[in-house]
Amino acid sequence: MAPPREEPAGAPRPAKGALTPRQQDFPRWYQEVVARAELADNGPVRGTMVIRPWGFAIWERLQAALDGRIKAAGAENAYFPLFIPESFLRLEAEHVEGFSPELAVVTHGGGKQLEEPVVVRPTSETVINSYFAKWVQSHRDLPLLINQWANVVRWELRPRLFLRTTEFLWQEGHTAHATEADARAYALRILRDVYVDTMERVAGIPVVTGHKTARERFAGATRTWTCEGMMGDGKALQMGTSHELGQNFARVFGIQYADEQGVLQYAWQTSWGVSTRLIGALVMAHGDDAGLRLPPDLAPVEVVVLLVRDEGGARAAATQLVDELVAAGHRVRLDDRVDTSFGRRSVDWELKGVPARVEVGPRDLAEGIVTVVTRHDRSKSSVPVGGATVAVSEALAATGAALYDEAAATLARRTTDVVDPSQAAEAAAGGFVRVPWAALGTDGEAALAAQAVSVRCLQTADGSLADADTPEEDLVAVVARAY
RNA sequence: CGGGGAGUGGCGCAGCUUGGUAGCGCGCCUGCUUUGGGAGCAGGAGGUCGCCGGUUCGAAUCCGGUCUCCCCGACCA
Repeated sequence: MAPPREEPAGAPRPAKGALTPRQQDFPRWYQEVVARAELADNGPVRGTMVIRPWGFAIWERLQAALDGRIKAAGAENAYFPLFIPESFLRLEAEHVEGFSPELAVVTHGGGKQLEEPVVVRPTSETVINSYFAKWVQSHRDLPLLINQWANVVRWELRPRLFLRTTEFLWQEGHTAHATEADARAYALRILRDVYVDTMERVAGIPVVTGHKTARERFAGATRTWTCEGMMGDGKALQMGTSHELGQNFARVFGIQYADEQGVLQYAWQTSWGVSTRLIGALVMAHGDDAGLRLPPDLAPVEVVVLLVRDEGGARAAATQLVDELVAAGHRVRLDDRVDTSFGRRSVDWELKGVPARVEVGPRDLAEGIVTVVTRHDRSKSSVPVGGATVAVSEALAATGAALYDEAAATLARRTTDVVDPSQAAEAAAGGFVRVPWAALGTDGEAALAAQAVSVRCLQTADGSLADADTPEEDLVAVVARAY
C-alpha cells in the first residue's frame, strides 16, 4: 500500500496520470480515453484515423452483431468500387449538392491527368444504383436487398476520432422495392430490427428515434429515419440512419421493372448505414472518470484474470481459473505481468473497459478465495475459488443490464418538455428538449441553429415513429446540441 | 474570409522580455529493491527548438518572410 503523496493544501488534485474528469472537460476526457484505452490514433493525413487492435476488436464485434441482423432482414452482402465517376454524382441534383463540399476527387492516375475525374465514394448510392438499373427488370427481381461493408471518404474540416473523420468504416444498405409501402416498411424494419436492437440490446445505449426535418434530411432522400443517442454530457449523437429514397434515384438511374401487367414502373428505394462512429458513442455514453466501460457483448475481453503475485500457488490457481472461464464460454485474458505493479495493471484494464476482473493472489488464496471486480460500478467481492466462474458469469450479465439502465436513467433525467420554443435553446444546454413542432417550425429550427442547437428528430407525442399520415401538428421535435 | 492563440524528445510543457548552442513531468531502456490500487533508487537513450532568410563573434531567444495546427466568428450541412 503506497502512502498518500504529500499534496499542497487546497483543491484536491487528480492522481498522477489520471484522466481529466468528465465534468471538467468532456472533449478532453474523450480524447484521453481514446488514446489511453488504445482505441485509435490520428492518421498522418489530417482527419484520418488509425484504428488500433483494441478499437478494431470492438468494431468487429459490433460488425458481427449488425451483420447477423442485416442478413436476418434478408439483405445480402456485396462489394462495389471505391472510385466513382464524377458524372454519377451530378445526376441527382440534391445528392451532389449535399456532398460536393466534402468530396475527395482524384484527378490523376497512371501518371497522367484523367479525362474524367474520379471521386472517392462519400456513399455508394450512385454506383450501386447504376447496377440496380441493370439487375432490376421484372417485379420478380424485387425486392433487391444489398448491403456492403466499406470505407467512405468525406473531407472533414473539424475531425474528431470516431465521431467525425475524413475516412471511416461503415455498412451501407441499398434496396429496391416494387411499392412505396414496401420500401417504407423495409426502412423501418432496418431501423428497428437492426439498428435499435443492436444499439439498445448489444451496445446498451438507449436511443431516441424519429425522422429528420427537411433541413437535416439525407441529400436525395424523401424521409430519413434516425437513432439518436445521448452522450455523457447531454449532447446528441446521430448513431444510425435509414432513408426512404422514394423514386429519386430510380428515375435518375432508370431502375425500372415490368409489373404484373407488363407496365414499366420505377422502383422505390431505401438506403441505411451505421459506422465506426458507434465506437465513439460507446465511449461517450458509457465511459466514466476511470475510462471506458464496455458492455460484455462488445468487449474484446470479458474478464481478465489478474495474477497479483506469483507466490503461494497463485499462478496455478489463476491458470486453472482461466481454463474454467474459457470452458464456460467467456473471452478471457490472463494478466501475469507480475513485474508491473498491481495498481497499474488494474487501472489499465479499467481504462480499457474490461467488464470483469478476477484478482488471484496468495493472501486471498490462503483463505480459499479470489476477488471479483465489476467494472461498471468498480465493486469488489470475495468469492470462494470454486465459485469464481459462476460469479463472473453473473457479474457480466449484471453489467450489461446496469449499463443500459444507467444510460436510460440519464436520458430520462436529462430530457425535458417545453411548450414555448423560446425556452428550447436554454433547456438544450443540459440535454434533450421536446418541443411541439407546430410551435417551433422551420423558422424556429433556423433560430436554434444559430445557437448550435438542432432538431435531432420528429416523433409523435408519445415518442413513437410518425405514420405517413400523421399530421404535422401532432409531431414533437426533439432538439439538442449535437456532435 | 475576419479575430485570437500555438509550433521545443513519443505525449504534455518551461525557457524567449534581459542572445552564450536546451530543460522539466510523464513515457521508454538497463540494474537492484519492490509488488493486494497509477512503486522506489541508481544509471541511460532520445530534440538540426516548424521552415527560409537576416542581424550578431554567437540565435530556441532579436528582425523579416513563409508553412502548419488550434480556438472563436462567418459560411456550409
